[in-house]
Amino acid sequence: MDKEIDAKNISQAVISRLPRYFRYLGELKDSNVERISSQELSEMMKVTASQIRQDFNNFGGFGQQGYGYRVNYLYDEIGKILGLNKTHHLIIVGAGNLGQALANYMNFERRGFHFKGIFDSNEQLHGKKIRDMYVQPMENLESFVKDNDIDIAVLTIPKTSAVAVAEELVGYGVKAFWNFAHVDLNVPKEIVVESVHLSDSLLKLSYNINRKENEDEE
Amino acid sequence: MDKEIDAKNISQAVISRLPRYFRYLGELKDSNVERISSQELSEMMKVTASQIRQDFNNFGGFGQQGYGYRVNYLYDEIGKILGLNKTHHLIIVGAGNLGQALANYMNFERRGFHFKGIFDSNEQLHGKKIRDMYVQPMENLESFVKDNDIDIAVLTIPKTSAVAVAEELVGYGVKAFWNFAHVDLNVPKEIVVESVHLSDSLLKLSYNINRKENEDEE
DNA sequence: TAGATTGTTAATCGATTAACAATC
DNA sequence: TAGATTGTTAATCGATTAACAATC
Repeated sequence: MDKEIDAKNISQAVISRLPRYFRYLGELKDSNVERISSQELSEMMKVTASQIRQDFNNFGGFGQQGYGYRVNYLYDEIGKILGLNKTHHLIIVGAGNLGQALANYMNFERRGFHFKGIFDSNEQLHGKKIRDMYVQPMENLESFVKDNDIDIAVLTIPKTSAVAVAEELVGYGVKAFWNFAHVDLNVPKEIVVESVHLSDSLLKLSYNINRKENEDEE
Repeated sequence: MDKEIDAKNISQAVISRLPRYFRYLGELKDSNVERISSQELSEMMKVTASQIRQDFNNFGGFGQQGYGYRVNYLYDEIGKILGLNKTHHLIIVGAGNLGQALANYMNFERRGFHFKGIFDSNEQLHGKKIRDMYVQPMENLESFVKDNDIDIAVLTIPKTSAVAVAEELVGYGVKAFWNFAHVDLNVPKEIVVESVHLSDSLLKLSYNINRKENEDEE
């Protein structure tokens, strides 16, 4: 029985830490480290060993008393928990600066996401070659999403159109959004939304710089 | 006495919510809404009114009993808390897809960040015009950072070089990083780091899609 | 077997929500 | 003054850390 199927009610705090564990384990794996204890990992990652053990044990016992964790095994298991063994079909909606950058830069395939198409409302971009595909007009969305079983849309469109486009895409069968538009989407709760609000991140940076400067003055 | 100077030991959970408050208040302001109660705002933002009042009161009393909050005033105050009234000098290090996209797409100036230069180690990019500036070689970094009082560096370089480049930049006087490299920087604790790990965000999306699919099966 | 380290329970800490007195 | 809504204290909830028995 797959362990991740049992996994429910895991807090988003835990989920947010999984990619970082996965990254460190990947590096250890690449360095041919065979085993690691929660203590060693805690020193590398600057978190408590207790938290590491609690986090892993949300999904089952991956370690062995007196020995620690097998790096390869743990890496694979966390990969499965993160769903990297499943494949999904993805499109990018919005072929502006950010949309093009993500198309070129993100290694979607490596994470099981098949990048199938890119769309924009701007006629000037239609037919432009990005990576190995051509920017399509928004009018193609409905048939394309339905014909290609698209389940994920990356939204790199302005906030003025994002809410409406998201609703439209849900109508065509899209199940999840990676949202870069600076707005909160209004979609049914069974739709998964992961937002990257770059402006919010920049404001956080601004706050923390200021706080540091003020502290220094005292 | 400025309120934000008193503000200390505010949890990052609160800070993370400030940009969203700021966004909603900006929209209310643009719609010429004059006053709002924590109750009304809580319905708009889908958070508790209690949390809103607690969050604001970390920084001082911005409201008025029996009346609510003046939208314009509150917007300005949160702007000040976020440090938008201060100016900073910023460079982008890494002129690949993402660096170029951020240069073109982020409205740095609107948030008090003056975008002063962009750098890359790739000779082919040197001299390329991006927005209104030319990509410079990494060799220029030291003199440029020192001569232009650069305090913030946006890192859009591969993880293999990010740690070393960050350390180098700290040596030249950079005080803060907006880090897009998929690695944890190793800088002194007085240096502010705000990381945007796009891959981690994508993995979180992957996890949540999977979880939903598994739930549906049951 | 002895030593090491997990898995898990219990204790602590911090963040969120509820309640209500203060006051505009 | 009466009604509304904040500011703030108290109660609850959840997440993190500590401790240790289980066990490899």
